[in-house]
Amino acid sequence: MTTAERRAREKAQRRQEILDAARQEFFERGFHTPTVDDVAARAEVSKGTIYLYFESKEEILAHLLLEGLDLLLEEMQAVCKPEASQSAQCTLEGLAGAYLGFCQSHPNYFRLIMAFDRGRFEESISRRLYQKVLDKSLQGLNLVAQTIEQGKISGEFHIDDPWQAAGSVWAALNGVLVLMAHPLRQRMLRNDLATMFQATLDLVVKGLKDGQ
Amino acid sequence: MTTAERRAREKAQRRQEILDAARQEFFERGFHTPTVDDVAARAEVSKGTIYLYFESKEEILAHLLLEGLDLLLEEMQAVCKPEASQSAQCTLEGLAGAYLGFCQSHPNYFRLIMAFDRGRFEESISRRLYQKVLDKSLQGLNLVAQTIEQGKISGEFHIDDPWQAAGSVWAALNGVLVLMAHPLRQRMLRNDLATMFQATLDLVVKGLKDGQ
DNA sequence: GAGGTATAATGACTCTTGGTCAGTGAGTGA
DNA sequence: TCACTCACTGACCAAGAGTCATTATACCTC
Repeated sequence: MTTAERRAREKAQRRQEILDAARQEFFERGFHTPTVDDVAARAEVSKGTIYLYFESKEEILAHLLLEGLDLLLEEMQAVCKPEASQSAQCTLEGLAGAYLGFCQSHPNYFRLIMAFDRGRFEESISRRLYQKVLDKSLQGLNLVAQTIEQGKISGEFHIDDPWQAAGSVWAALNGVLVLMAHPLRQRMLRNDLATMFQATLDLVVKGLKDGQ
Repeated sequence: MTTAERRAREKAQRRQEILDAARQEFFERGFHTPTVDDVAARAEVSKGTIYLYFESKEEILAHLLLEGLDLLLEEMQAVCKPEASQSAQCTLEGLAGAYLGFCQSHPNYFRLIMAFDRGRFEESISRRLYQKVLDKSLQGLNLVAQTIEQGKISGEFHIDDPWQAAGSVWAALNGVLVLMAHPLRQRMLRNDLATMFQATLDLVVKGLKDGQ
């Protein structure tokens, strides 16, 4: 039994080493440039070994994406932790701030998250893994929905469906992050990301508070 | 001179034929599946000919994207045409409606537009073409900004910077289109695209109208 | 209409890269 | 010592983007 345990441990370790190597390659050189051989070389294994641990190149990226979502979720949950006291608006702004902070301090994870919606993933990773990513991304949305629901209960927000409102808010924040990802658009709009993000947040919060 | 003119005309025609064939291939079989040989076969030319008219496969997709943006812009401009009379809110809702309508009736163009912000277009097409796409997409934003500015002047909207507000509104609408592009998310949010789109539009319009 | 030239088109070829699989050898247990 | 397992290897394969020497066509001039 001891041998089997050690074997399992070593296998998990090797897998993690490959993931670490892939993260370095993809984050340093972009998601498209590195080849599987590059990742293998960095991990100091052969290409064949990579395919013992992952189904495909895209699966590796999907696992890195999961890492990123975990990080983001953690930071968002931290905002929601001090469960008592603060207003829903305050929590919501905290959640948004956590998202912005995450995107700014982990631009590579952010780009990966954004890339998920573009469809190549859907075709080339397993249903199971795809679902896992989607679930995780919905957990973030869930935090927003709960916060908005609290705001509705406390009378801060005047909305019907908290999930619908959460979708709108999250979509708006996501949208502004994507919009401002292009430096040229930033110049065109004559505002930087943080300013636009805050303006959008203010706009939707005003909308939530407005008693129609 | 006549000969040269005809040559130029024929060249433009051939180019258009290739673009037509590419549109059919990509729209029928997805953006990733068809090969350049497939496009060539459909256009009834050899692969080499394709590369006489386009720099790369990605350039072809970018030109299709431009087509889509032209279509969208046309529909948005039509909304803005009856320049007199209607309120800014009405025009804004018309613009949003045009966008939603476009995305629903031209899902392939929509996916292409979305892919632009996330894909690897930036890496693989010429600066010139990339700039052209970006310019065109900003023309749409410009219509929104003008409308919001009118609303500010008329006192309908209480905002400082019309471009900033336009960015927020457009980002929110874009965001909701992307969010709802996944059927699984639609189920999770228990709302369809049109409903979520309208809810988001209402939310941001409320935000625009809210006096501080 | 013959010869010469410019232009368009071809498709066999190269090169890159994701993915495979028969074979190797280190470690394990009897 | 021998049989067996299993992680690992890297030569190999297939697919597909992009190239280029060659060929075909149309046109112009004399």
